[in-house]
Amino acid sequence: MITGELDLCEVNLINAAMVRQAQGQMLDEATATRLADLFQALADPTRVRILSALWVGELCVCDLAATLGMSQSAISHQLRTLRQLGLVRRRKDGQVVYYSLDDEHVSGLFSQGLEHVRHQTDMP
Amino acid sequence: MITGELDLCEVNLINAAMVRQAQGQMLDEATATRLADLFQALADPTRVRILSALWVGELCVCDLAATLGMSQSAISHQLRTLRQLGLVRRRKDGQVVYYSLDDEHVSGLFSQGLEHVRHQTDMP
DNA sequence: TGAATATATGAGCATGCATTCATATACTAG
DNA sequence: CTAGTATATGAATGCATGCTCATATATTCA
Repeated sequence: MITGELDLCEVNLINAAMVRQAQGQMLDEATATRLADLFQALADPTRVRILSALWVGELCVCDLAATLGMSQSAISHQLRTLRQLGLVRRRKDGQVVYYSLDDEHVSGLFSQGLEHVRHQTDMP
Repeated sequence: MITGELDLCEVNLINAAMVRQAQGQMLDEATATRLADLFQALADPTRVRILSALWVGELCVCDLAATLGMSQSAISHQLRTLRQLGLVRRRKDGQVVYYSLDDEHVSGLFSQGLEHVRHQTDMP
């Protein structure tokens, strides 16, 4: 058992070689944060429902609000989040703003996540 | 322009047919919540780093703590979250508990998310 | 048995976030 | 220009969550 060489914590090491290997493999802080931010965008039921509603095609804000049964303001705030992460696209037509799915990766993430969720039989 | 038929909000509809279609396509509340919970598990830099560290193979709690440079308590709390969502597996050997990746969907989600993040050139 | 070590966990705290409310902006119609 | 409508957004609020600290549990070793 080897004493930790990190000054950040006083934890002991079980397998120093594995730790070094893991440190090399592990995502750096910045990349981990950006990846976490992406998943964070999908980590809310309202945003998930918005994205699944946009599957049928572009929808304007008020139709999205009606579809979800939520206020225009709440939907608009969430669309801002989705837009900032590049998951939805805007198209303005007069005073109506249409939103649609922007990223092809989203569909992959979405279906893969759904597959995971639907294969879970023991979830509460 | 048709007045909304939902009593939940007083929003007007632009395209009632699209709204009905979107309502049929949209994930139901329960499924959306479970999907959001899954993504929530990946929506934290610490958990992302833990999962990417476990890519090299199973690691015990204190080696994970050393790898991330964080306290044993913080890591243990996060591992609990990951375990409850079925993303990591436990193996106890004496007083040491080894964790490893549990779900094959995780790797898919992970790499797809990474691909998204790495193709973004305009992110801050 | 008793000391040491690895892990788990409850409480407390600080921060983040989803919604509401009020209001601002932008466009259209008259 | 004025009224009306669609959307955006800042402030406030209630709730969730990540970390620390202290401590409990479990296992090993002497």
